[in-house]
Amino acid sequence: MASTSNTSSPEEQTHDAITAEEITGEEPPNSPQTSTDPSSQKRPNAFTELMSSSKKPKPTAAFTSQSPGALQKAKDASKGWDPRNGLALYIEKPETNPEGRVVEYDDDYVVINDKYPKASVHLLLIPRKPEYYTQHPLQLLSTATAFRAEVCNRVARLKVLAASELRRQYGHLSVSDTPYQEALEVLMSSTDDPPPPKERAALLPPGRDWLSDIVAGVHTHPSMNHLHIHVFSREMQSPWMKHKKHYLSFNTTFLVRLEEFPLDEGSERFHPGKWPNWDMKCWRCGKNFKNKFAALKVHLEEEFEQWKKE
Amino acid sequence: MASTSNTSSPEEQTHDAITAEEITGEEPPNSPQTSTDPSSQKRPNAFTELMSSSKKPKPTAAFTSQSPGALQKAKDASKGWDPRNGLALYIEKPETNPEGRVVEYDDDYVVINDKYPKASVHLLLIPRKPEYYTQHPLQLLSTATAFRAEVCNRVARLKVLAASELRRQYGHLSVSDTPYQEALEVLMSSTDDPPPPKERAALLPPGRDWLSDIVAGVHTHPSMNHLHIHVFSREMQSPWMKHKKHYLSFNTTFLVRLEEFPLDEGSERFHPGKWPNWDMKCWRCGKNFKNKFAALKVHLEEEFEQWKKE
DNA sequence: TATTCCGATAGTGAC
DNA sequence: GTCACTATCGGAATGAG
Repeated sequence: MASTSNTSSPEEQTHDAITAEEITGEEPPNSPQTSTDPSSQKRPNAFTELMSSSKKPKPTAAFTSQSPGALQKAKDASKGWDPRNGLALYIEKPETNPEGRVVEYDDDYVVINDKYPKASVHLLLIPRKPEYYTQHPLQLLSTATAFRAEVCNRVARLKVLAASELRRQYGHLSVSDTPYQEALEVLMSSTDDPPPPKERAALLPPGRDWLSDIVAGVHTHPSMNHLHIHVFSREMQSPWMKHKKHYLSFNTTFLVRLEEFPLDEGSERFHPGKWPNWDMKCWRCGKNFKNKFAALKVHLEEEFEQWKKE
Repeated sequence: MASTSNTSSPEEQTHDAITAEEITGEEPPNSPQTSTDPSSQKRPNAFTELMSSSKKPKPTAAFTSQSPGALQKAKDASKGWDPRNGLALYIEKPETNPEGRVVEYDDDYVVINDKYPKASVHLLLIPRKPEYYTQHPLQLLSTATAFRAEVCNRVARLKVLAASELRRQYGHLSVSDTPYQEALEVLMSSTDDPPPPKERAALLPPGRDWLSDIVAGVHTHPSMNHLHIHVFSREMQSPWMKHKKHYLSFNTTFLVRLEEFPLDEGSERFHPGKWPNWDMKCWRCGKNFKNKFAALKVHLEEEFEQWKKE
């Protein structure tokens, strides 16, 4: 079955949203015992199921660039390797599914799982055309109407995908999702040929609104050179959520949400000033942790335990 | 022989200047392989030899204070234990030779090896009378003429003692000390009854001027509550020399040398301002290390190697 | 400016 | 605002019975 295979042939434009360590052996910096249910790791995830449906973007002919090795050598020779260009790999050769992180791609966009996710779900939508990915995200999203519309369309679908992944990870612990979970159990076990994921929604009660905890937006001053849109869950539970700036960059106005565009031409949002010095406040209860990141981390785990059970 | 014994009976007012770990098992925070010659650890040191001579201060009758336990409990009850009062122990019961650190004492003063020495030799001269030890060192040394004179007399002798200890530790590596070292070798091996330390100086060539690298002074804002005068060697080689403020406090005008007293009444020396932000400069070559303590430490070891060979 | 522990802050280098 | 490493800087508690 396609949903459990892990092919990376050029003919396939979608990939299982597998974790990095399954391919590369890379591991999170800290043991993530408290962040995820180990039993959920073995099930097919939401990316797998939704992306194998019929609504996915269509692939094109094989991408005809130089070999990655040649490109890499050229960059190294000219100015040395620059970690801020790390996203180029996915733009140039998505069909090779680098590091097993590609969720889907077509001629114009690639979607990946963030290499250092700051939440349980953390996707990046990356335009593949230089006319887009070389631009500053606030500028481009405020002025290029067609680009913005296309991004909004794709993000709308990715948010549903991300919400579905949240349900896969935590649905069994959620009180408000119980109607959905129980109906799903019945639906999947009542026949030898259960309906595909896309047809299930119409057959099931709504359950919890996971979509309300998915956010999409861009950083005012991205560190990575290629324009990218973050789609992530709000709970901020990840072993890669390690620094104050990590938290602030996703939980302050330093993040411009997609629905805030277009910005006014002279908007102050373009110049957040000393944002790394801003206080850290809990995304859920609003408690101010000032600059105490370690205390915030402890608190976020407590909020996470409550949030899952909602 | 007294010079190699380690008695702490009330009748004795001097003690071998043994290292702390010989008594308490305490060890330096980092392995001190590079700071001292292991072979020198087994020989009697300069404190032992000089303090067993006839010029030492005379002891008095047993010190009649409350028991240390009673004093300790009183402090604990009133305001809790305070590490800034750590020197009280030596003032109150020097005859018990606490932690093996007492070099000498009498009714009025006690001399100890600093518990956390910042150099190869680091003594503290501590007055035992509350009328002195409760005062601010800059104020008292600038105004109490008799006290200052007494301190200067004692420090003059302690500097000779410290210089002798430097010679014991590093003399065998010193080019300019060769005449002394060779003559000493001859003197000590030519007879079965070598002269006592105090008589040797007249029989030997001067050799290296170790005294020129011994400094005495007080901190402008001491952390320890009981007034104390530092007598130390300049090379700053010690596993307890670990922080910028350690270095600055012994190598800037934050240290007021004994010969600088009395200070003028309105002297700026009383208010060094933001001294912990001052640059660190090598005591020997003057090189400015700004705030790079780790780099300074490496450099100090290099200077140390050269300095020993002078 | 006592130490020690922990953590926040800052600079660098990286393919 | 990429990470990872080192080191600097900053506050709080501190022993012993």
